[in-house]
Amino acid sequence: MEATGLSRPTVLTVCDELLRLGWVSEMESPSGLALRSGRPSRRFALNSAAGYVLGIDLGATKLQLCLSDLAGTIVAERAEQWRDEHLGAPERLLIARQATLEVLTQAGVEASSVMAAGMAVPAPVRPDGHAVALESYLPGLAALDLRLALRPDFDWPLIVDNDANLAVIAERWRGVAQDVDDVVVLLSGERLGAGICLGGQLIRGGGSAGEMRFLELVEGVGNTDAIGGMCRELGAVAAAETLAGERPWSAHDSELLRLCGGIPAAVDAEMVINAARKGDPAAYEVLEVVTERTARVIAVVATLLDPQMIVLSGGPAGAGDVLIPSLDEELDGLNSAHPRLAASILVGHAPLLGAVRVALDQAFASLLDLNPA
Amino acid sequence: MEATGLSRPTVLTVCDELLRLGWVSEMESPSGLALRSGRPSRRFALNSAAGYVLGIDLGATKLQLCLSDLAGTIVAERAEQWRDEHLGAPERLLIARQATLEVLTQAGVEASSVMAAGMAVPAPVRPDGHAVALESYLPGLAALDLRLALRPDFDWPLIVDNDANLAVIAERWRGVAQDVDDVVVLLSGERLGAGICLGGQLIRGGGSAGEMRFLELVEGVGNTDAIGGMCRELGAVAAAETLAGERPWSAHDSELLRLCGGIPAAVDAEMVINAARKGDPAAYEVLEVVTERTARVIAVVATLLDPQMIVLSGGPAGAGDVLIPSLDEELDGLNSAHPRLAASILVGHAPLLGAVRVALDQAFASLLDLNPA
DNA sequence: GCATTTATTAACGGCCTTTATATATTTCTC
DNA sequence: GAGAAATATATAAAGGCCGTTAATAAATGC
Repeated sequence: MEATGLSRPTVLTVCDELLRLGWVSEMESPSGLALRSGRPSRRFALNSAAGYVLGIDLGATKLQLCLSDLAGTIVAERAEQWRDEHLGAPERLLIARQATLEVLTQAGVEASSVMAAGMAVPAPVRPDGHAVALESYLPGLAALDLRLALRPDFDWPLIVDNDANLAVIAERWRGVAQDVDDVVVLLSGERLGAGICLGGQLIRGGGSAGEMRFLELVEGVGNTDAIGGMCRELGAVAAAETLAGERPWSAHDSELLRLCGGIPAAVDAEMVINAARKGDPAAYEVLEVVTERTARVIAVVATLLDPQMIVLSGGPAGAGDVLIPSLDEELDGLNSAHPRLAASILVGHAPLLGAVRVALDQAFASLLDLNPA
Repeated sequence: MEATGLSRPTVLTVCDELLRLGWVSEMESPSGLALRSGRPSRRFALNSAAGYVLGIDLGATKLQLCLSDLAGTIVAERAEQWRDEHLGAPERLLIARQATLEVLTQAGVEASSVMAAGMAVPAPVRPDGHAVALESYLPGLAALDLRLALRPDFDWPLIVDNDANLAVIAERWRGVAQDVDDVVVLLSGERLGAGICLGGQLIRGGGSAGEMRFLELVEGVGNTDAIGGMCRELGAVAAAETLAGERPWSAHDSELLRLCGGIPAAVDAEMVINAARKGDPAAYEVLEVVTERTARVIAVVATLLDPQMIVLSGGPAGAGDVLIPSLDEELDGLNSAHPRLAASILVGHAPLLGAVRVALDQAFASLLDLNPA
């Protein structure tokens, strides 16, 4: 009644109709929590088994799929590394279709029960379903109309979007940005991409909003793909500087030195993060090299768009406890005020969950088309 | 009928009601263009005299006001330089109220006929009506709730916004960005501000979206206020480089040299533009110094937001015929693809017209509240 | 006068509201 | 602890608003 502004009899009529059609089910025993006197109210819930949606994350390094019911509960999930990193897009889509079939059987769900699918790809997607050419990541992707990627095996409506765009949708749905209308997600993977949500709406521009190539123009940033692979970079920076003998920690006793077994060239990102967690000043010195560059990127985005929150997603999210204080400090130096930084809690599932969310939106939209109630 | 999806009898009923209430008037003689046979249709038009709105541009250097009828036709206008550039905000608002009274008498419109007012200020405005502190431009502005700026003289609803935000609204209403949903206006005045419209909606963020301070981080840009005063800068750059003897045109025969009467230090922006219009290569060399920096700013904005169009507004708009080809060339060097550049045709009235537009929106919105037809 | 187009009136119907009544449950009371 | 009162909801009925379609009237060109 509150949501629709309709009166109780009308709402009940609609609920009965939905019940008859099978879209909702009536809860049997509201007794447990019937604290008030009076005739108990009937309780309805979305009949989650009435339909399903599929989410796909066609990543650069791996494939993720999941099946969700209409309530958004994941009923089956599957992830696999690509056998060959240089696989072409058509081959990857073929593998995705095979994996889809397996997820369906695993969950015991008929293909006809799936109402829609969503797919994340690591490239900007134009409204016509074609990706903006980015051959380096997924060869042949731009040549396909991705909306047809599951045909002819499955004829569900398929919503395809940029992984960063779907990540921001996921963060607003089930992540750290719930109830935040102005938020930017920085998705770091093989590359760096931004998902921009302003005023509660996803910003797509001509399709490639949120691309980060431009940031090479920002002083002290350099190649943005290196920021994308922030974690990889942490190790590389540490190793390089160690070899050059520039940092004191290689010469002195430090947690970082202990973690790498005394072999500075073997330092990787995890070691840097772990050492920083123990408060090792040497690790923080390494961290600063990478966070300073990231902070400059954030400063540009934050000043231009003035969002309430910026979310770190992808690889670096797990190290948020270390990275965010460091980034905060760098940003304070660049900018008097900056938005709240947060680390994603969706552990690599953000684009996948975003794909589920847009598929659910599509499913509900098509229901409303049929049922103008 | 087309706009509302209602049937003819219903539309007629509503029109008659609006006629009775005085909001629309019936056209007397549609005879001139009654080319078809059959009973002639009745024609209605918004009764523009039914109400008025006021637009105010509280600029850094001057005050502009105009009175518009409900059709958006300007019925009276007024502009004046501030007597004292360092005048405080309360004093400026007092002057604005006096000028408002004069515009009303000039047009012969009662204060009670004004339904709403809009005001542009050269600073970000938060939703609570307070400007973000920017003392350097308008001392004391941030301390006031600007929504009350016309009280107690006039008790109209007053919509206050950033000049760049209102400029983008104006460009979409009556400027070069009509029917463009994704557009960024770069408003150059004393400072540089961006008005960002994406998906047909103005992007405000926490209030200060579109600020340009961050651009000092972009390589080769330097202080962004210098880009804001692009025209002033053109003269300064030319003069400085001339004095340093760095440019060939000071030593050789050129149109630019002729225009300044042989005194290079006297070169100003207008001379550079005029010489460039005649194809003077020396003038283009000076231009490039300024356009290269602006191009970098545009590249950052364009890549991050991917708009369909970027509009140059404010001072440089008049020199668009020279600046845009030059900027296009610089951008081609930075970026493979970039959005269409256009120069504003609103000759310094963009924020003012935007203020009128938001006031009209407010007026119509309040009408719909009263008249749920 | 006829065709054409629109205005105007009237009848009808859907959707939702309000009102009234019935029902299921808790709580009070003896 | 049984029955009455209180409470909250379900259900049915009546009514009204808003818009539709259909039918009729009116104004114009040919």
